[in-house]
Amino acid sequence: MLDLKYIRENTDTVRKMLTDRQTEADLDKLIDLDTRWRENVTNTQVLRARQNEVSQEIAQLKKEKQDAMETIAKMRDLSQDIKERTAKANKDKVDIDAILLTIPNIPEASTPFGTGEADNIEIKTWGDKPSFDFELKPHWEIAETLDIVDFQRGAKVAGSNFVVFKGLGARLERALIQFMLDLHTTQHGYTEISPPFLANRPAMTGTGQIPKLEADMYRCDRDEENPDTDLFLIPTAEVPVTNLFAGEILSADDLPIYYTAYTPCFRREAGAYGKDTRGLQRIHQFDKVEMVKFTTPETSYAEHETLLENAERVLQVLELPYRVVQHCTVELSFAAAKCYDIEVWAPAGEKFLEVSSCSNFEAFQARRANIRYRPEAGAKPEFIHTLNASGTALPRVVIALLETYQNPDGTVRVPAVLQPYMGGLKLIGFGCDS
RNA sequence: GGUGGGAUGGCUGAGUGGACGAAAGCGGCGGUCUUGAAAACCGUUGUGGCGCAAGUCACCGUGGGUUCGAAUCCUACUCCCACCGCCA
Repeated sequence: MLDLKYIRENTDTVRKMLTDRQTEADLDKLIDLDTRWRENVTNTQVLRARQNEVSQEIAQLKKEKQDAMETIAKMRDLSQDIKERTAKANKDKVDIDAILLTIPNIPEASTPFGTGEADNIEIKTWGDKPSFDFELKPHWEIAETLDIVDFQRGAKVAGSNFVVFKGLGARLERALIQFMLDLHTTQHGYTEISPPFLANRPAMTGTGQIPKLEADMYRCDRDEENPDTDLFLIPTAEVPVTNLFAGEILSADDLPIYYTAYTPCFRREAGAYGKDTRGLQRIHQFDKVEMVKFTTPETSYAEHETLLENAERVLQVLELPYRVVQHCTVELSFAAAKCYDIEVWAPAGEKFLEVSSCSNFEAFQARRANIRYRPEAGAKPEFIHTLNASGTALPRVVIALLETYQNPDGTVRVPAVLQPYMGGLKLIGFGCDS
């Protein structure tokens, strides 16, 4: 979230941001509440000071064995008054915080203004789109023919848009996970994390999924009395990994911290029904390797660029052409200040598919999750900056692999870098399931 | 699932309703001493809110309550530890 003080002093900037993002938030109410709250706090404080003072006097009287009944009686009204004012202030503060949680991050200066996907800016392209001298099959057809993905039975056990990877399909998933984790840990300096696949409400709020995207998540273990103990299936490893340091004060020597994690991701895709539902493009459960960085404010934008490089490297090594686009204002996700998408080329569908979102959240998540660091010993704690990028989401990489490396006979070549992870296998053919 | 114990500053750990934002120790920082370091000694050292500031207020797991006054009493909850049962 944004700093309340910042909003107070830069209300116009915040208002413009909301317009640019085409988002609604109750900014006027926030300002009103804030004004009232501060006035109330200031007044109550004076009364409290008086109360503390007299309490000392009472203690003194008692110590001297004098009668304090009269003084105590006088304090009763004051005490009640303070209680009522405090209750009102607390209520306003709760309302203020609730609104604060709905205000998105301010886009970083380089973010282009835009009103739709078309206004995203293509930053670069890598690799040449391959050409073929035979008719390409879409990935779902290849997968079904090779019997490596079962689209029907996934729906039977869980529901539509759940899939089952089978035989070499399952092996391919495992190989990709292993390959990506190895790449990031041995080449890019990340520490591997295997986090919980469920996260509670405060964690979901910390990274910004709640309140805005609550309906997009699977919730289990609901407890009306204790909402903080509600558990959600994670929509991304970003949630448990970023929240690892929630409420902590790190030392400057600890930073930057680079973590990478494989997790399945669960998304209800509420409101996305009927959109790209064929095949592996939009499924409710998918595998992903994520990278998360914790940095100082000074270095976060340099770290953002290397983070992007680390994610790009996955596709480069797999020799899959891609492009990088920068989000425009309206496409930028709630918590992000700046975001690049990496989109892999899917030749059969002749389109680019998003396989990684590479975001700098600046202090937005850190402020929500209260993650701070001490710039130097004895200095005041400051919020750190958090960043993350998929490195990468698997199903769409599988789409690109199947479509790019398909042969006319329906078999699929295994990219060189994955062969060691596939037991030396060079070709996904028919009738071999290991 | 059952029983018992616990939650206090960066860490360990005291704390009888008014002396407690909190003992003591460790650690950190600054200094004295030293060619340098160690040791020793001295000093200093939590977080946040409101306020231009002086200052002031809050915070002892979280939320309620009792009281003129709560780290301390009551209550609900959360988490942690130990043992028993069950289980991958």
